[in-house]
Amino acid sequence: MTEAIDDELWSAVGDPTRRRILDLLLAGGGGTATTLSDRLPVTRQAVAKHLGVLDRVGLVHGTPSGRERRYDVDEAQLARAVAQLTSVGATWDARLDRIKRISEAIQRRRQG
Amino acid sequence: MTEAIDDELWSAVGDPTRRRILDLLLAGGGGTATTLSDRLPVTRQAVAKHLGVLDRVGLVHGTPSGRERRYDVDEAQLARAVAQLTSVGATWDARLDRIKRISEAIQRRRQG
DNA sequence: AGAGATGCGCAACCCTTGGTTGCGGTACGG
DNA sequence: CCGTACCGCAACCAAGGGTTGCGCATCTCT
Repeated sequence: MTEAIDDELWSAVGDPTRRRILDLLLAGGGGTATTLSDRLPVTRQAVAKHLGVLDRVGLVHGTPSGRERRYDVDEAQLARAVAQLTSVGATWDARLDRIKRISEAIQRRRQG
Repeated sequence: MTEAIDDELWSAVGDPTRRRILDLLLAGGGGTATTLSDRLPVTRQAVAKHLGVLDRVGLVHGTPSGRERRYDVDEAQLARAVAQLTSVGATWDARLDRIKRISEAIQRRRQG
């Protein structure tokens, strides 16, 4: 029960800029490095690099079209990443809950 | 609705090693840099640095005791971080769901 | 009490990675 | 056909995770 996470996926989604890129792609139904960089505080090249790593882990898919290169989100893969995210959260939730119960029990034993 | 995350908290739990450290602290009811590094594939100094940033964002609390420095998890703060984590997951879940529904609608319209 | 062991903090140093600028190449549009 | 727009590549910088090497303080054992 040691997390068992696809570390590449997590670290891909771990970067704030990449999260915003995914967000923009979802909201806009795809985009190019240039159009995305218009709406982000970083340069086109930075966005291009991010799109590269997102493509490599399969979260987006880029298709050349003329002089452009359009990127779209792979919803299934993103769904997997989100699932891992929430699963990690749930794991910690459970553990926190157990710890809380234990410490409460100790308190009670101490006081009475 | 632009995430509205405490970025320090997120990036603190974003690191895999720090997640493992928090995990170990929770499981063992606290620990020192040395005891933690025994159970991790990194050096004591690396662990010490991580404990430093975790302390800075309030996820753990270190108290000197003799020549040791014992660290314990701040459960409330960790709970907040976990909540943000799951909230981000939920946000994306919802968005993915909306996208999915929309694309299905388009499919249906296209086919008949 | 003194000597060795143990735990810590600080500093210097790699290497990876997010970010930038600066090109040159290629497709589009008048 | 020439300018414009989009892209990819390369060099470079800064931050951060990781390491080694120290020196200092505290504990422990005789």
